[in-house]
Amino acid sequence: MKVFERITGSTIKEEVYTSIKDAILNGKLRPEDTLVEMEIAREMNISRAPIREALNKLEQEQFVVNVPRKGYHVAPITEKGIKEIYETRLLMEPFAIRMTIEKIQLEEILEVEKLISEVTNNMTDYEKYIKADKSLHGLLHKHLENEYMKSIMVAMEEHSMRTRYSESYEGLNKRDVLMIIEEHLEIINAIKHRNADEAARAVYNHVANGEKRTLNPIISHGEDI
Amino acid sequence: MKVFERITGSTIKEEVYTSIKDAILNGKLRPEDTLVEMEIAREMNISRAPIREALNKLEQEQFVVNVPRKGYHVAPITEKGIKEIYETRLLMEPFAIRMTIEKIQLEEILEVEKLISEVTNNMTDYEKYIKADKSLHGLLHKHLENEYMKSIMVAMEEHSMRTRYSESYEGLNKRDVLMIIEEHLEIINAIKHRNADEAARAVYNHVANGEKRTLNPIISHGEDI
DNA sequence: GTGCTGTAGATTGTCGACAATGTACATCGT
DNA sequence: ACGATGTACATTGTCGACAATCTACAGCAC
Repeated sequence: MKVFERITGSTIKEEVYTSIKDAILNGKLRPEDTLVEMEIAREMNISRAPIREALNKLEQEQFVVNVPRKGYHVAPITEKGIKEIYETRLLMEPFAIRMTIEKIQLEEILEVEKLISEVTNNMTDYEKYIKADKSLHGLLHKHLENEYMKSIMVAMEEHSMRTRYSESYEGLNKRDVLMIIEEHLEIINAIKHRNADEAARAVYNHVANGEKRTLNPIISHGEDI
Repeated sequence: MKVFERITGSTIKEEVYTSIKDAILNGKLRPEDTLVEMEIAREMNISRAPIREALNKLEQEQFVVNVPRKGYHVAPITEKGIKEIYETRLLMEPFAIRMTIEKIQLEEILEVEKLISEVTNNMTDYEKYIKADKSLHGLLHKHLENEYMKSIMVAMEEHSMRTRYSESYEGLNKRDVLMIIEEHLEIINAIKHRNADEAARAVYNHVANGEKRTLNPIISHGEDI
């Protein structure tokens, strides 16, 4: 029997990739922040090679922008970009829930309901809200057998999350939270009753409202953030 | 025979990227072929660095597969992979034509019609067929303002094209070509009449039949190619 | 003051070399 | 014959250094 197993797959480039991506997603790195290879290299005590590979991957995923021979910077958040992601989500997510509604297990539904009720009890706990939100949206694609579509959906979730985080609290008031909880419950109920039409409608409605909630605080100011 | 040719780009890594991708798309590189960094480096007279970056990008786009510390190989073509792409296309392409049908210019339509008629006149010219096919499918998304969705659609086209090329002629007989031309004309006519419902239906039908045409010669053999 | 030019500094692009790791096969013991 | 073990060899992963390029700004002409 094997006793010593390598902690495998863990190349430095993956560490760097995850590290930078997390920083971008949770807002430690703001849009338009510049990323200098040597600075990151010094900070992590490694050479530039794995950093370049990580940045390349992040560029592909559109989390950073690279101007050849000039440098990398965190991708800006624009109204156009947000609208494009949401339009695509509006197309895919209702489709995804239709495809998988019969596969969702009752215990998964109950778990999400529990998380949502925790948010209801304490609406100022942003972390709990994020957790419930992630849990619900995970449900929408976790049973999707189409890996290609799933990876697109996950990427879009991440982009939407970044946008949400980047305005953070201010953009999300108590009325919004109440509204979101209501929308989540609509989706959950439709799933529970295995009503595909209603679930698709509720998901569409939730994503559409999410777009409004995201755009409102932005377009009141102006273009980029 | 030389496989990789240098194609001018602003950076070497882009040349390499385009070069390898072309080789994969047009079938010079077959599924499961292994890609050794040094071999490519020698053939192109450059170092491994830009090659690694190009391979990274191709990995992200799922044209090559990387097993850490083992190596790169051209992504296999599987029935599952084909079905995933086509399912996603079935969702997106009808949507895309609905969004853009009013923006397509008459001269663009006529250009495509001309290319199609050339295929009708000489159905053994595979290059002409590819040209007409690309031209028509380009029409389906070229006016899409949603760049995010467009890039997904282009990527899917490329994957479908690779599949088509990889079986090449054999899979495509005269009856198929006649059928494809018929489907193309249905789409073109619907666009000409600015009939969105009919265009969406015709596009859906064409993609669905494309999937069948692609899968038939494959599943008759077995799994991978 | 304004605009051009050139030079220094900073940053990415590319390179060759070494380290870490995986593979294939010969060798050995049974 | 068969499996375990060791040992070259091939290939990727990482590194530090140099080249190419861009930016900012000082110096100059007008």
